[in-house]
Amino acid sequence: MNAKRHMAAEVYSSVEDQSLIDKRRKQVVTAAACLFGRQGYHATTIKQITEAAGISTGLIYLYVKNKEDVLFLVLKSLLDLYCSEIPKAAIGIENPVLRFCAVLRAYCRVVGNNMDATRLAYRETVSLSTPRKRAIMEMELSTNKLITDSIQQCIDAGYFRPVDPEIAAYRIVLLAHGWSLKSWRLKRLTTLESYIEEGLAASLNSLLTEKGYHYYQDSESA
Amino acid sequence: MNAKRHMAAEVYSSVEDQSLIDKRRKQVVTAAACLFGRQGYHATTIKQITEAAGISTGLIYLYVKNKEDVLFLVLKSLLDLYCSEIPKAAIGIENPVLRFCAVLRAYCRVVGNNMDATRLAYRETVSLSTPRKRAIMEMELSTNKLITDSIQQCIDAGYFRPVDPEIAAYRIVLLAHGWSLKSWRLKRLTTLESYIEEGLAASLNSLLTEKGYHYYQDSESA
Amino acid sequence: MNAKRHMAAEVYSSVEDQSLIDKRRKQVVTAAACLFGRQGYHATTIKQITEAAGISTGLIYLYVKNKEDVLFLVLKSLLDLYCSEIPKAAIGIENPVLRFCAVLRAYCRVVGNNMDATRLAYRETVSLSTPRKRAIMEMELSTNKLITDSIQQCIDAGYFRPVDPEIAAYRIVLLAHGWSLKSWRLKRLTTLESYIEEGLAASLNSLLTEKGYHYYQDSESA
Amino acid sequence: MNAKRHMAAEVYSSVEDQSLIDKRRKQVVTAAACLFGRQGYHATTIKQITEAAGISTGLIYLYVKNKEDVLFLVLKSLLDLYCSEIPKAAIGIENPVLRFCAVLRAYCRVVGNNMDATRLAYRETVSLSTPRKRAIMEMELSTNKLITDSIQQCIDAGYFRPVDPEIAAYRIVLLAHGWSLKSWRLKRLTTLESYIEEGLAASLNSLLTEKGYHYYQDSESA
DNA sequence: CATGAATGAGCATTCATTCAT
DNA sequence: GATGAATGAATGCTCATTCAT
Repeated sequence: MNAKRHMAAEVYSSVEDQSLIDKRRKQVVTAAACLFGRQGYHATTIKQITEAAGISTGLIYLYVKNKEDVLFLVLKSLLDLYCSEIPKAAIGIENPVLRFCAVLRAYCRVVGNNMDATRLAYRETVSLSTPRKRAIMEMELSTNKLITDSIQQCIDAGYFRPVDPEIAAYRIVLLAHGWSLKSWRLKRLTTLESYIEEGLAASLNSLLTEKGYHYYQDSESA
Repeated sequence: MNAKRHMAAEVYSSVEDQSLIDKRRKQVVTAAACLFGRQGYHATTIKQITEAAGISTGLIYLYVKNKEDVLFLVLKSLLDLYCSEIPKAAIGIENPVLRFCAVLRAYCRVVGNNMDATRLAYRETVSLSTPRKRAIMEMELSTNKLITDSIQQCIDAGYFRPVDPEIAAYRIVLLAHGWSLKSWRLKRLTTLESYIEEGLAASLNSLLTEKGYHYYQDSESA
Repeated sequence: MNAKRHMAAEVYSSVEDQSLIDKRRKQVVTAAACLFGRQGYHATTIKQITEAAGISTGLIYLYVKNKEDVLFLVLKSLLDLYCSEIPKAAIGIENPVLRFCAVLRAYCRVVGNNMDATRLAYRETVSLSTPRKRAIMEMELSTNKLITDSIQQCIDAGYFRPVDPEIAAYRIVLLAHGWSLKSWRLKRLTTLESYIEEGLAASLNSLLTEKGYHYYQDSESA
Repeated sequence: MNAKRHMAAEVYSSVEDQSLIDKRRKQVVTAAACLFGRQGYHATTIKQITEAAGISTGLIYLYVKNKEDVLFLVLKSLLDLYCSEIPKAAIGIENPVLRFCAVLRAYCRVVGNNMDATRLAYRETVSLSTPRKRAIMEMELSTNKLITDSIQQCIDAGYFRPVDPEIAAYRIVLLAHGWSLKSWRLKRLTTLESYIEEGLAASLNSLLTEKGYHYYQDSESA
């Protein structure tokens, strides 16, 4: 990651006090995420955002350069959530297969708890400028890496077949995102938890080696 | 499907001659699909569409009520493609498991050949009015039914485990759409065809019964 | 004058019909010249201009790219006036000294009849973009050339002392513009015509050679 | 000059300490003169001024009522300069013609050393409110009076022809301002000093009487 | 049917000014 | 006296839609 790209991920504010910046941006992001989710980015006006955030029209521009900046912050906040939630879920789990299960479940639950934002990411990334789009993609890759790494460890230990770990990770990502993208229908057919478990089962089914299968059976029953 | 919903799928035109309507709308949809795909719906202006379609600004309003109608027609044209391509691919295949394979491959290939439109469907459905959104959802359901039915037949024949066929169908839909949604990364890791085959293998893996497995092995080698 | 600079003098319009462009722009320039003159460029809004021009807010943007374009057109229209009026005044006058007198008088009268626009040129050229500023300066230079050439001819004929003709021309330009720049005071002290004649006398006084002096005396009394 | 007009020249401050007022205003005027000169009055923001002056945004409003006040102070500071510089240049010169020369040169040099501010005066006086505009005009008149008086003395002594001294003074003012208004071109053709001397020669040429001419010749050679 | 000039509501953004601290 | 975050009115510009020709 070079300096230029790194800069694309920064959002400038003319205000000095960092805690104030954090507070205001949180207000703005919360309000905007809700509005963008319901109406889309373009159909949402700055005025609606500031009203919902409880600040005046002009103030938002002390904390954000653009309307686009607001979108970026909203998308970034979701990706930040993955980065904090998934490691937390994996803490203390030594068994690599069980850790994979924990990671998969954690990822799906972040999606399940932030369905609006997840859909938003699919819809509106196109509305970002190229550097910002790249920054989001890079953050997505590092989020995916949390899954990829877990898969790699299972492969290294001989529990998973030697598949391409990144493609396998994408299958899981799509499983998770699928819940939010198609929730209008899926939530009538099943629940998130059973959707996760079925997806997990299918994943393991196609990933586990003979050795891994027995190892998993044993650890499950433990 | 009640009358009201059905009407939502109609696009009014003040022009009488149906063949002229078809011709003009084709011009418009082709131009708009390309522009929407590249720039997004909101960033594309009616003027750009009419220019690209080779007609005058005002003329489009003889064939379409508003800009939203154009979006609707574009999305509809993609769904129509599934409805024509998938049955074509299944023609003459009696073996239900092989038909399932054909359907899955056909679905994925439609996506692969229309990645812009597929992404567009994810992005811009939110920009439709509620009735139009519902109409699109219903069309999506009938598209999915092509897969669901194929799965059901495999289940009925004892080749697939008795899973919920619609959820299973969604997993395939997501597999297919995943290719277009994440193509920016996936196409660097693999090709569409091997992506399909791996996905197909994983699907069969978690769907086939013992009986189905042998049946499939035999028919494959045939 | 290279191609780039020349382009800076063009104002783009999306409308094809040139006579319509001319008509609309005339409306706009007339209205804007008046408003800019009274309130200044920045204090005048596009809405005020379009209202005064009797057109709708949006229409102006079919004939002009920017608010800056409007200013440019206003300034250009004044310079065009010099280019049409001054040659007209010199037509048929063979005697170079008398032609100089005619040119000087014509220049001053254009200023006198367009005092608002003249003041505007001094005030608001700064508000133009650099290329546009350059274009205006170049047009000003070719306007000045009408005077410079006339002076040069008098010098060549031995009637004027061999001064730098461009500096001499600037003295006349400043004399003329002075009337509009300081009219708030000058018009209380004298009239335009006697201001011109006094200025002309002073100019001749410092320009004429002995030979030129007699030549002028003779031609005057003729 | 009535009381009302006189008040227009006052700038209110809520601060008591006069020396502090002077200090702060000097900071502000220096910063603003530079910014106004480069970018124009409207394109310059209060924030830029306060930043350049090294004070906080709000503080300026303790020393000035509004942005217009700042412009007024800047323009006033230039006129104050004339009032201090010109008398200084005339000190000790008894010969009225030579004093006229000194005054003219001093006036031109003030312009030459403050070209930005001079241009600013032409550009932005329109941005002042009517009473302020009047106040500036009045100050300009008293500045001009320094020249007018000098001319009058020459006339009284029989050295200058009995012209209207104010109109003659304006010709000199325009000569001087012309240098700054057209410096973009003039400085390529000549230098300030030779521009002054030529202008002075032309002025004397049209002002001196026979008697004055000899008087001037003698005093020059002295 | 077709054209494209005309309309005007709507939006992002700026910035002079205020005021709580 | 000094700070700088907060306010909100104001403005240039866009673009979906209309309608006279």
